[in-house]
Amino acid sequence: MNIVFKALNDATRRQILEMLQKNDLTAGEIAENFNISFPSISHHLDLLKQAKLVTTKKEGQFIYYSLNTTVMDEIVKWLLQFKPKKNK
Amino acid sequence: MNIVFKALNDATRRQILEMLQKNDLTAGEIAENFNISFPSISHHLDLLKQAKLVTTKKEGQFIYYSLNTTVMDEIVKWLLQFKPKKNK
DNA sequence: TGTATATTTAGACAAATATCTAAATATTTT
DNA sequence: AAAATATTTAGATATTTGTCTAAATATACA
Repeated sequence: MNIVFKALNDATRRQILEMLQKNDLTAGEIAENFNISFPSISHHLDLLKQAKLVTTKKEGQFIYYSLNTTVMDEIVKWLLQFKPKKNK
Repeated sequence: MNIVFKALNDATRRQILEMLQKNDLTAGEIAENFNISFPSISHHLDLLKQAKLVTTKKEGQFIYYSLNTTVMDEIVKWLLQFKPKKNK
């Protein structure tokens, strides 16, 4: 859980997740959208991967990144524990 | 939103939030539960306050900290946007 | 008014993080 | 096989973060 919050604690990484909502994208396509070097984006992608927020699939020389939304369930669950219970 | 993710990105701070679920607590009562100095806990509390995850109320020489769960709604909403929509 | 208690603020420091450039690896194309 | 393309890994550096001790502030009590 630690690693998920860590991965989410960066605007660039959150933006990457938002980008992946529509389509899977290659590392290069993702990097093009930022004024940050490719290696830096690669590092961000690595953190997202460590948190299992994204998965990868190699196709030829490209690596496609996809969103994995199942991890978010855990965080949502943790957050909702704080909300007062509704009756019924 | 940035600041909320930042506040949540620390095990000590998340534990403080969990402690506040049951009762409001003073800074001192919170600090007693950790092997960390009072000033450090005070700093964590400040970050939680900046994120509006907690509110404070002064009573005499004590400062009571309370959970504010409304902030979590925003984060939950952000996280749920990624989940594929269910067909009703 | 002076002392004890509760908490924060200030300043210092080590560890973690985001970024960069250069080099390495893997795949495709010519 | 060599060159081009896509991406990662390595190593360096500046910034941010969590922690500490010491000092400051605020309230209560004697």
